[in-house]
Amino acid sequence: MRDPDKPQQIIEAAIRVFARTGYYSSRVSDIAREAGIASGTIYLYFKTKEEILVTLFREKMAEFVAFLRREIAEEHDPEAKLRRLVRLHFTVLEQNAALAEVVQVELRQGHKFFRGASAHEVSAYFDLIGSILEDGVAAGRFHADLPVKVATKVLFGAMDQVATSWVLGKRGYRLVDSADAVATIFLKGVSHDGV
Amino acid sequence: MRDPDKPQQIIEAAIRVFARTGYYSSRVSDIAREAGIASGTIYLYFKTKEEILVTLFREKMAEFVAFLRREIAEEHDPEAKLRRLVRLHFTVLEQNAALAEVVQVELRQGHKFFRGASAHEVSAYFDLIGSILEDGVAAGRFHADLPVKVATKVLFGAMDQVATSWVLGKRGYRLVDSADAVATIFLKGVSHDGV
DNA sequence: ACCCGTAGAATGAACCGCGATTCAGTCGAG
DNA sequence: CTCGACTGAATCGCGGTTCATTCTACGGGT
Repeated sequence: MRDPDKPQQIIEAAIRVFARTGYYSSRVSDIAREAGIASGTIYLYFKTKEEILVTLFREKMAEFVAFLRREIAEEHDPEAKLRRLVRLHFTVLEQNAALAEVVQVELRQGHKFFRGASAHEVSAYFDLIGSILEDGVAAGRFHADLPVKVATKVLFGAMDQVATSWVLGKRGYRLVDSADAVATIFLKGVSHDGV
Repeated sequence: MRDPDKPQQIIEAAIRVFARTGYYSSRVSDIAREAGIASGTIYLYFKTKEEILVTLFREKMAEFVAFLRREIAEEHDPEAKLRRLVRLHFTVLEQNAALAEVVQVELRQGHKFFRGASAHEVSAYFDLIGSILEDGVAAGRFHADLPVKVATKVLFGAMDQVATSWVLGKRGYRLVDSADAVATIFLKGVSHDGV
């Protein structure tokens, strides 16, 4: 009887191993050891090493976006939604150090990720941000000719870089402490003058 | 007599090959073929494959920052400096498609780059942005308690993400057309209210 | 001008380590 | 006993790196 949550255990092990060593320098056997199983067993659940990475990203990213979407629905005005989004983005990464390492650093090997495999999950996140911005424009809270697509990338890129710096540094400070600064700069940037 | 610009030819070839195939999927022999030399020759100039990548990044990044620094010195107020910086950042990437691909997509394998080898060159860029922001604060053009470090990352991240999206997309539009939007959002974000 | 010797640049086939993947055998539950 | 999950040693292809060999440019001797 196949253990139904073995794939999950493998993924969690892979996160820790990739975080420690990086995708290309990790052996499949390392993941196996970390998961407490034999290397061959992995191939009962995943066709290739790459599939582990793709699956892990898909899953975690989808989960992340779903979580944000749920939380954000509780806020009503667009500014509050964005502030909450930024704060949660940082909080989640901060509380999952290994995952953060993988997402921020290892997943950037473009050909496989942002392009291709996980484009769908990433764009779901972009859609989430984009729709908040559109609501804000419609509600007259943000500048009427805000280029929403560019602004979406600006916010995502800003959060992403702040997070990456935090991961690459010694993590010698609390990531979430930067949340307000990032949100404030962005909100001032997209809001009507003098608001 | 060693050809003194053979290393340069190898680097230019490597940029094209890495852009096409990605670092890990490129053979050293592919770079050799692209450069019109034998694979062994590469080892007369570079100790390992990785050294090619590190050198290429170091060199191009240093060149890039030096260029920006020079251009920006021509502007006098901080806002104009930042607008020019954003515009040039995009222009350079747009005019060097292969280089853009490598820098935006391939170089993100953190263990080797942002961390380690090229940290110095990257932080030179951060310093450039940071010092413009500080000047702006000192001159009273930007918000007095602007968290300069965070703001630096916000701007860099924003440009970076807009550029990455452009590279990953089909490049079906002009990257530089987003420059004003990015600069405007950021400047409004860091400036005094009602300016 | 021509030849030849030499240094060192270039070559590319072969080597070799690595690690993803396989699969013949073991184990344990029902 | 049977079935299928699990094991992990052996396989196998890949590609970075090496190095014995070839080529080239130059200079000095005739």
